[in-house]
Amino acid sequence: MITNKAKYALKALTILARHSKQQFSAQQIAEEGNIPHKFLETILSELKNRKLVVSRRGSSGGYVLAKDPDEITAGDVIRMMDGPIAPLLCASPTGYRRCEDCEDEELCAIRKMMMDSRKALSSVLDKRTLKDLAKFGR
Amino acid sequence: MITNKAKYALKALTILARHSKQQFSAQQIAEEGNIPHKFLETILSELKNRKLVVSRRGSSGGYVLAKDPDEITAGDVIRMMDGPIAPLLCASPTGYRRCEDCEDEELCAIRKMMMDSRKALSSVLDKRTLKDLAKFGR
DNA sequence: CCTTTATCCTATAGAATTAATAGGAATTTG
DNA sequence: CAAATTCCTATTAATTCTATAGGATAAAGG
Repeated sequence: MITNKAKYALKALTILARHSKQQFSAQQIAEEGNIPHKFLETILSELKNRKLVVSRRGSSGGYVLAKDPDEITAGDVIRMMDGPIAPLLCASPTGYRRCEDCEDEELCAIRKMMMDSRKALSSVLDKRTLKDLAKFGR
Repeated sequence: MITNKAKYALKALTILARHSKQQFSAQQIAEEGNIPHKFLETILSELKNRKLVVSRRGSSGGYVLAKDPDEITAGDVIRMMDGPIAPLLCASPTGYRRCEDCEDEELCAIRKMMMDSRKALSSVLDKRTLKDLAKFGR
């Protein structure tokens, strides 16, 4: 399960991708996505620090994608907001950490399964870009 | 990410699958799996209520799998302990719930992606049985 | 029977995470 | 200068997670 934060981030970025190049305020995004405005602000500020969006202050300010929509994947966004997508850290390439209860990782059947799970998940999330998300639906 | 509870449940059941038909106490499982004993007890009690294991009290008591190891999948166990495996409830067949912020599910690109993600995850977790887990590793 | 060894049951508690909200400072436009 | 906006720092309420505590209940073996 992903958090609301990650979901809202995906939603916000998809909205920005749909209005490519246009300056879009947090308020506008919040309305279009039914996202709590203040919560969205903190999310956008994080996306800004992570260089996914560029912001402009002042009236008629707002946010724009910092990259091409096809250069940002859903996996990138979810990892930024929620951390690794692997079901266990011992199966994560990006956030690896050994289980304390584990005696021999190489022989752990659960870990092996979770590495397969992560791979399966990645085969979707790391291939879907904002461009893909933006063009489906409305 | 799955919880420790789900991980311990998988571990415990895999241990039981390896010692098929043998009565195995919580204590023994805890030692073999490096699982906190008391925590494991509550997990086993839940697995018992859910009919995955059968218990016997008293000295020389313990737990045994209630079904054949190839009749219990990792997906079953994880869902019992942690709930749906889909990244969003709106994409879950087993725990479906609409997102409050969603205007039209059928047109939601994120939901569609999450349904693909769930499917990918399921293609691993719902195919791996305790038998598979038991025979890998030591 | 009595001791030992288990499961079983209920409650509790501390820590971490989640999902926001509050309030105002800083900046830009017109 | 006014209005609109991002930006920054805190705080909070709720929930979930990860256990632990303490004892009641039951079975087996001598």
